Amino acid sequence: MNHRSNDRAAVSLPKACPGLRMTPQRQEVYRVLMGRRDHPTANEVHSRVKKRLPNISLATVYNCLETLVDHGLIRQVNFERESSRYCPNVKEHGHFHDQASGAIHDVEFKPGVNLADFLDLPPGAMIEDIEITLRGKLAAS
Amino acid sequence: MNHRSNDRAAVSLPKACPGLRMTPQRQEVYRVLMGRRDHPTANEVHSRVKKRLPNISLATVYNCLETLVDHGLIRQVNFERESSRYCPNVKEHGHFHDQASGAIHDVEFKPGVNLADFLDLPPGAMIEDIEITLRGKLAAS
DNA sequence: TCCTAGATTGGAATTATTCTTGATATTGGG
DNA sequence: CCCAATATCAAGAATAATTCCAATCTAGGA
Repeated sequence: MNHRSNDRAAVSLPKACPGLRMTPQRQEVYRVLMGRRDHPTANEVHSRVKKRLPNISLATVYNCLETLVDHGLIRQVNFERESSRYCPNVKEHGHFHDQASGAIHDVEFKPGVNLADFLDLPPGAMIEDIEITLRGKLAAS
Repeated sequence: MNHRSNDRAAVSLPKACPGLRMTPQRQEVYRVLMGRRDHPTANEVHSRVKKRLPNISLATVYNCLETLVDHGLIRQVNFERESSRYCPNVKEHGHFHDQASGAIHDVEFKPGVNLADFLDLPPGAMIEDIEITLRGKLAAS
């Protein structure tokens, strides 16, 4: 029942990730994330994926998301203690939460910036991962 | 390890916060946080507070923490989707997670830094809250 | 003192996520 | 091509953090 047929292979599929078997479920989860980059939750991903794979379970969506995260194809993003959200932008970046609309915008670092330039890091700290979240409003335009 | 010794009352009680009734429970929760600034979870706070208030419930600890947060006396800090942690440092600051020891260090901004200096903010963004979390290791010394 | 608003409590309820288990599917070797 | 080994999927149970709720309690003001 897995409709293979005309899924015009790999619209936006990552070029084979070593050690990752690209199953229809993972493909669709990935496709859905790439198709609308609005940082959906697992539940939202599940709803969207069901359009094409009506029998996929939420557990499988969680599995797929975890696998894709582990392989570096997508990122898991957490705001406060809300449900995790997922984001196909794997470049290092932060997020801006528009409190008015609820929208989430990716925020990139300006080129050539060094963390230590603006933060008082503990001596000897070697940073492996950064997470920046901003909350605020967009000036009415 | 519990340096109790001279707990001279209200060591570090906030000078009465408008609209906040300082109950024994809230006082003790606050005291415990000030006494050991290691970013404990609600559960850990509960254990510590029980030393003095053996009958306090976890629900009350959650209530107290929420109230203190609402009044700006402490901050709630979330890492990934782990349990919330609480921190009496109300200055704007970030956190560094030492992956080796699990310790959490406060990280302050260098003076005079401006977010917009290193981040590509959406046009018109007015930032109300910043959250920075770093993960990494401390160079062996 | 009495009343009332706000606090506290313990337990039930909620919610996101993970775990478990058995069924299915896929791959590589023969 | 067939089979065993391995990986994936699905469904529901289980877990863990947190919140909610209803029933007391308490402090401070009239």
